[in-house]
Amino acid sequence: MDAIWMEPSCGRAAELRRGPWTVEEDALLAGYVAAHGEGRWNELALAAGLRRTGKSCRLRWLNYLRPDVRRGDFTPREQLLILELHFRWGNRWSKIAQELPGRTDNEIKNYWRTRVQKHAKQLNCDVNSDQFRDVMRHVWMPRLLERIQATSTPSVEHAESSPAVYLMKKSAAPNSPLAGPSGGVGMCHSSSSRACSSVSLEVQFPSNQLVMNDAGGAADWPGSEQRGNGSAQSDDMFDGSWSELLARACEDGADSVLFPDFELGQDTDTTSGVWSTSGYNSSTDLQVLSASSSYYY
DNA sequence: AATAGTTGCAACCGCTGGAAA
DNA sequence: ATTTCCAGCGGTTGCAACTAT
Repeated sequence: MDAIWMEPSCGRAAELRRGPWTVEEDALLAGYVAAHGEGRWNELALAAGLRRTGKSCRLRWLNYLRPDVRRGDFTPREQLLILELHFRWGNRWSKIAQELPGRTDNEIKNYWRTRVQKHAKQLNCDVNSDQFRDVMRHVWMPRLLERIQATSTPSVEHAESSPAVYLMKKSAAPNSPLAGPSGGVGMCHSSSSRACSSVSLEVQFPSNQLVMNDAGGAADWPGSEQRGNGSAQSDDMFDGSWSELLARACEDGADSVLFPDFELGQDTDTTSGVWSTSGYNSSTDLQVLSASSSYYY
């Protein structure tokens, strides 16, 4: 049942509008916010003559009309950042969105549900399961790093401003999947003081070794024949070929060829995530690192 | 060409916490 | 101290667009 909206000028009761916003409504809202600013959404809705709840106006402004809202596909950097931050913070969408300028919590939430959860389902995994986290850590995230590397200019300025590097610098958290064995930004292997100016990315697996060079080329990767050139690829990491690859791997058993069986911590707390150091000691760290991925920038 | 099924996204809903009355 | 209001958050739903049959 629709709520009742009182016409401010004459007190006449009118029905509140719901559903998709019209161009006229958008213009009204955008114009009013431009003139008077955000906030006091209920009052704003009335004053602007919008037959919408303040809540609806706020949502429309924040998720769609705000000038700095970025639209379009998530870049590999953004995808990597989402994965990493979700490991750390769980479904704290607004908190995650704060780290992706121009992206809204709604958009990130939708991305997670429509892409990430979908593929967890294809693998018959719970999205928060250790198994699925392994898939992300050992397959998707290295792949994203490869894509980022393949498309980035190896300049200090660029590297410094990339979400992945930003993330590493900001967090340097010991529970970060991007953190090195020392717990800090330990992936920078450079002989010069200009760390990260020359970038190479190495991802190792117990039974498969993949070395990605500066050009982002993969020497050995299951299913690598499916990949075309970078420019022809979708920015979506979870494209069909990956779905197929992962589905096959799942059919074979996630601990068979592609996904090693790790002695990961049993901590299922999404805030600490699979990379929580709470259950690790230094020797375990070494075990995990030797058995899994290592990232070198 | 028509229909059914699927997907992705925009919008809504209910809840919570903080501020104001 | 209590109540009310509101902003913000995460979960869920509705529907248009797309795809498969």
